[in-house]
Amino acid sequence: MKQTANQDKLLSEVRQIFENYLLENKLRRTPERFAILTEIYRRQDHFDADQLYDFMKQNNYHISRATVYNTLELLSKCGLIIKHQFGQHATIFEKSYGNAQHDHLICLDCSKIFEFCDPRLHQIEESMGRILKFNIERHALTLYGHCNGACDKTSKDKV
Amino acid sequence: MKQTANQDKLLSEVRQIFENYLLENKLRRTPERFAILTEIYRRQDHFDADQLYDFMKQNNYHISRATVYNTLELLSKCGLIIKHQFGQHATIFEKSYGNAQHDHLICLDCSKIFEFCDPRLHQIEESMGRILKFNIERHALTLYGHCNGACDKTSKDKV
DNA sequence: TTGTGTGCAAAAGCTTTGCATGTTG
DNA sequence: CAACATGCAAAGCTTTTGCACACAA
Repeated sequence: MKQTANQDKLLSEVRQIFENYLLENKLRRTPERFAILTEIYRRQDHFDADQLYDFMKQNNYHISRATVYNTLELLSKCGLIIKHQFGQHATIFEKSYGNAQHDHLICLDCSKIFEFCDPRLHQIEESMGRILKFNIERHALTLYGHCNGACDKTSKDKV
Repeated sequence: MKQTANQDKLLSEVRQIFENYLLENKLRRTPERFAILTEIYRRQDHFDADQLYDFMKQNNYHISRATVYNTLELLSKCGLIIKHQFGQHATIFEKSYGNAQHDHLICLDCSKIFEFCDPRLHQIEESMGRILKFNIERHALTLYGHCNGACDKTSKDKV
């Protein structure tokens, strides 16, 4: 099946990236770290640390919360996942390799998360960097709004 | 002194707005609520709940954490302060009456907060609302970057 | 007088840390 | 075999909650 072949290719690519990162930083390549990476890229879209911990447990891995948090930090540092702080709740993560950079729209009625991309953001970054004399490294834009009942048809995930 | 006169005018305006809000919602006009509003508008720029709690205590008010959180929630609902979630730390607030709407730039070196405004954001909100069929209510944009040592000269506040 | 708001302290929720054990390099 | 990662549980921090008392309406 074509889908599965793409999936396998993606998995081997991200594992390779993580392995290189660990080697370059003289960190250990433990089975726990690769298991977490693999499951994130196999399944989840937006998720928090606790959802991931539960998920690993349900799938018969024996991995502690400390390791989950530690590994999420490493994956974030090497760019394979992105951290988000939506609202006041737990930190939300999403896999980033193979995804176009995008921002988020959150429904105030049902908390579902949508993604969008707008090139004007790069222009804003550039202008503000120039004016305020900053090297802008990244941005976080979240729009909040009401879906008028349309969420159920198109949502990808929940916060 | 001109500055003081403006300050007094601002204070009486925001107290009036809060009072109207409380009356309209059949909430009580307690001394604690007005004390918190007054001190926020008299002093703080960006602050978190705990900083405000400490500040009130130092100034010989006897106000509990529960009341601080409760009042911040009310002030946020009636638009006199704005809540922010920068990074993974505590919720940050700022007074909003009399301030133009703006977004934030945070220095990754020294955590200082700068403000800016760009009209292209309204355009983005409008486009995305139309495309995704949402009524966009608000946005949160934060830029992260490096100041190249310029922060000390111009910063307003720290996270 | 009635019921909401307050203070206090305890609890809850997310994340980090300390320590003993296990495993990678 | 030495250093680092893990698991577990406890601690930390921010925020919320429960309860008795105070006070605004």
